[in-house]
Formats: sequence, C-alpha cells, structure tokens
Amino acid sequence: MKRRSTASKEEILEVLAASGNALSHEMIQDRVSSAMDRATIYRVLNRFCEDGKVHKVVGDNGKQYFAMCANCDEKKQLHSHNHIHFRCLQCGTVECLKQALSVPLPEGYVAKVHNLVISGFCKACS
Amino acid sequence: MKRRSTASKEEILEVLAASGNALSHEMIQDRVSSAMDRATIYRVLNRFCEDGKVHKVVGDNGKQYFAMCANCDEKKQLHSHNHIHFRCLQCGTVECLKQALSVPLPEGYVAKVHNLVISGFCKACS
DNA sequence: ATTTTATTGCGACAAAGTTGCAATATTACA
DNA sequence: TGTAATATTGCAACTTTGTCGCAATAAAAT
Ligand SMILES: [Mn+2]
Ligand SMILES: [Mn+2]
Ligand SMILES: [Zn+2]
Ligand SMILES: [Zn+2]
Repeated sequence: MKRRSTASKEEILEVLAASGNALSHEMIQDRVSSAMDRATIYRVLNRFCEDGKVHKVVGDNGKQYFAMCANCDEKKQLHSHNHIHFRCLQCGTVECLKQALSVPLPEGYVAKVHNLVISGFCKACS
Repeated sequence: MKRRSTASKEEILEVLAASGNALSHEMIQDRVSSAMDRATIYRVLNRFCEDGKVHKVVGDNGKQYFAMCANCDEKKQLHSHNHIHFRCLQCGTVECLKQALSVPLPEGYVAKVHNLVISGFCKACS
C-alpha cells in the first residue's frame, strides 16, 4: 500500500494547512479549486488519518471534521489527540484548542480515542 | 404546548431509567415492549431534552445517545452537562461518567454545549 | 515503453435523523 | 358525560452524511 502523490492529495493538504482549523468535507470541497468527488475527498482524508498527518473530530452535529496534526509524534501508532475542540454555532468554524486534557478514567477503563467538543460562540462571533 | 402523558413517553423513560446509561435510538427501540416508530422515539426524546429530563450526547460514531439527567438543576434553562462520556468499542455501551469537567476557554469564547466523549474499552470488556 | 497497482469518479447504497400530513388519543370544558 | 381543541403518533418521503464496488485513469517501477 504505497502512497502516490496526486493533485487531489496535495490540494486538500494545502487547504487544511491554510485554514488552520478543522474542516468538514463540505468546507474542503468549497475551498478546492478543481472539482473533486465527495468519495475521493473522504478517501484522501482517511488515508491522511491513517498516516498520522491528520486527525478527525466528530462534532456535536454528527459531522466529521479533519485537521492537520500539529504537535503529534510522527509515530503513527500513538498520536493522542486529547485536546479540546471548539465549534462555533454562528460561523461554523471548528478549532483545535491548545488545551490538552488528561482525564483520569475509573479503574479498568482503557481510553482509545478522545473526542472532545465544546460548542458555542467563538471569539469573532461572541 | 402542554405535554400529554402517553404510553410511549413513559415506556421510553422507564427504559432509560432502568438502563442507567446513554442509549441510542436503536437501543431504545430494541428494549421497548410495544413497537414504536423511529420518528416517534426521536420526537419523544427531543421533547425530554427540551424539558430538561434527558440530555443528548453525540458519539464519535456520529450517533446520538440519550441519558437521564441525574444531578441537573430542574431549571431547564441552564443544565450544564459538562461531564465525560465513555463509549465502549466492544459492547457499545455509553456511560455518563461522574467526572464533571470545567474547561477554561480562551478569552472571548462562550460555551453553550459540552460534548465530551472518550471511547475505548469499558471495565467489563477490557 | 510496458506493467503494476494506487487512486479517482461515478453510481448505488446504508444509516441516521427530520418533516409533512392524516389518523389517533389526551386533555379541557360545556 | 359528550364534544371540541390540540398534542401525539405512524407512515412515508426526504435530506444528509459517509461508505463501497467497479471500471477508468494515472503514478511509479521495471
Ligand atoms: Mn484537533
Ligand atoms: Mn451524560
Ligand atoms: Zn464563530
Ligand atoms: Zn464494554
């Protein structure tokens, strides 16, 4: 499963990097120059996630958002995204907050994925 | 918009109370004795949320889960559910953990809804 | 240049949730 | 108790989100 470099891949990555936020499939489709199929976008994004370049958050609206990994260990196995995300109910932006959050779970519980989202009004909209 | 007491309402509430966990629409439908329409279940649950009897969590699988409000102020306006939820990747249960979590947001941000989910393996499954 | 196979586009599909509308059941009230 | 007002339900239709199979395309290796 070697990865190949394609126009779609690079453009999506540029869009994510330029934005700095977590973007939904739709947001990405809007910001991409060339028309790109929905399935393709999802496949590219999921591949990025596998490769540890990108991480995914599911909003309290049920939608998936994808953001570039910032401080992640390059080791794809254990990049823990235990930081908070903020989704603005007004403008729709989803930001990765700096806040890393370590939650002590009860005995016997094993954490695999953190999906922490607070929604409200962002700095610009409040 | 006065509420009326119906069989569906009470049965759903019983199921939620008996479970103690956060249940998806499907889980509720399975545990209810009488056949009940999907739309009806959602409508009942959403009404419960409006009334402050129940709160909703969206899992990292994009699905909605509903749980009885435990320590909520009866004042429907401001019941803050800033506690963590744990979803087991094995058995599928979603629990409300006791952990109340107050996150200091950056200046200018206003929090409205907390949707905090950690998924992994629960006590029984790990 | 040719082969190999990762990637794409398209269509079909499934699942989750919502909504409109007519039928039904609950509550209020005469 | 009987009737009117309206909240609730069931059903079907629909939207949205995301996935998958398959044939066509394009990147990399030879
Ligand atoms: Mn993030
Ligand atoms: Mn809860
Ligand atoms: Zn905003
Ligand atoms: Zn479990």
